[in-house]
Amino acid sequence: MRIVFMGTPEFSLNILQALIDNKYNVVGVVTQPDKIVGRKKLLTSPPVKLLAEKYDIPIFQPDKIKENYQQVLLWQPDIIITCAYGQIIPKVLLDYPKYKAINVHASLLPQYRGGAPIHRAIIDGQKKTGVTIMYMSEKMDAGDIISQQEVKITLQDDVKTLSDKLSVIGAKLLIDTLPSIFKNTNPRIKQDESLVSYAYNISPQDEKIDWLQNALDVYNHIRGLNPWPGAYALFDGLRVKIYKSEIVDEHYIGEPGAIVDIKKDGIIVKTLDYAIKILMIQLEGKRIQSVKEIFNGNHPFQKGKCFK
RNA sequence: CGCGGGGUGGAGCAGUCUGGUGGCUCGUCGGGCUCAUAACCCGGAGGUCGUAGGUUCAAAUCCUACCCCCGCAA
Repeated sequence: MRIVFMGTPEFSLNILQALIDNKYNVVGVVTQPDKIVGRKKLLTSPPVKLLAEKYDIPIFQPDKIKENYQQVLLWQPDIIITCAYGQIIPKVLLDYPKYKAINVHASLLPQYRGGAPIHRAIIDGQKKTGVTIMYMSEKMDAGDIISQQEVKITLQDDVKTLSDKLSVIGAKLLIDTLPSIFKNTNPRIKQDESLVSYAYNISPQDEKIDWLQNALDVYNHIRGLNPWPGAYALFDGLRVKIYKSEIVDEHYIGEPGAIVDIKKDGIIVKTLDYAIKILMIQLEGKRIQSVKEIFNGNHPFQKGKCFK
């Protein structure tokens, strides 16, 4: 059985690793090109590439898979398995393999189709999400569902913890599901179009905190962007990133966004209804710090001042 | 050569402009107070001030080069 794997970020690592560990014959890996990242212009390889190199699996990194896909055909895959690859895959590739192309997606489809299902599920305050394995169609994340598993989202989960859970469960589900695919005994359930929702990629505007939301929504927003890319607010004209907070029970009076109290380990900020306590912050030019650390030195946060 | 901020005891910062015994908050260690304490009081330890050169009687501070961290942009 010749398998071609297509994936890019950390989330895909467990999936590829599981295939390798279970002795599947991964004949090639397709991943996004190395990217010039940051101020230093360092060429950075996607995590999946590094893992493939470790096992001497051939790697293919086209700029546009839509135009440049011949290599994949040369590998003569019996099945293509994708997971957060990051590009639309052309129909030729979806149709070529005997067992077609399947995808591991981090949501309970048809909900949260798209690029940021984990972030969006937390931001929206969902109590559960999951992973779905489905056949790929031309339309993004719209193919027939093969198998699915639910995962609870706790009130403490952030993108990191939920992502870790989902990738472990996703890997397991894939390994459990593959045999039925090769035997053609797997279910094939059409997605209910009336239930479709989308999880668009996070844009810079999405990262800004809206203090006119309730405390729970602000809290979800912060943890739904932690640890990456981080929620932010404006303070004294500075861009302040907020990574961790908790909801405060006490009732405070003040404008949404205003600092209504300073505690030893946190800044209490009013939202529309209740308040939140900010615990982890990053100031411009600084690293991420606990508010406790920030309070040891000079800092701009005073009661009465306002986040915008 | 994209723009900008920063590297000072274990942590967070002030001091740099206007060179002249390195300071604050926290932590840590010891002692005291207390029924008790993460609270309070007293005392101690801990720093080649990112690295390498240069200027000077004298450099954390001025000049030059390099390394590392971070925000924006991409």
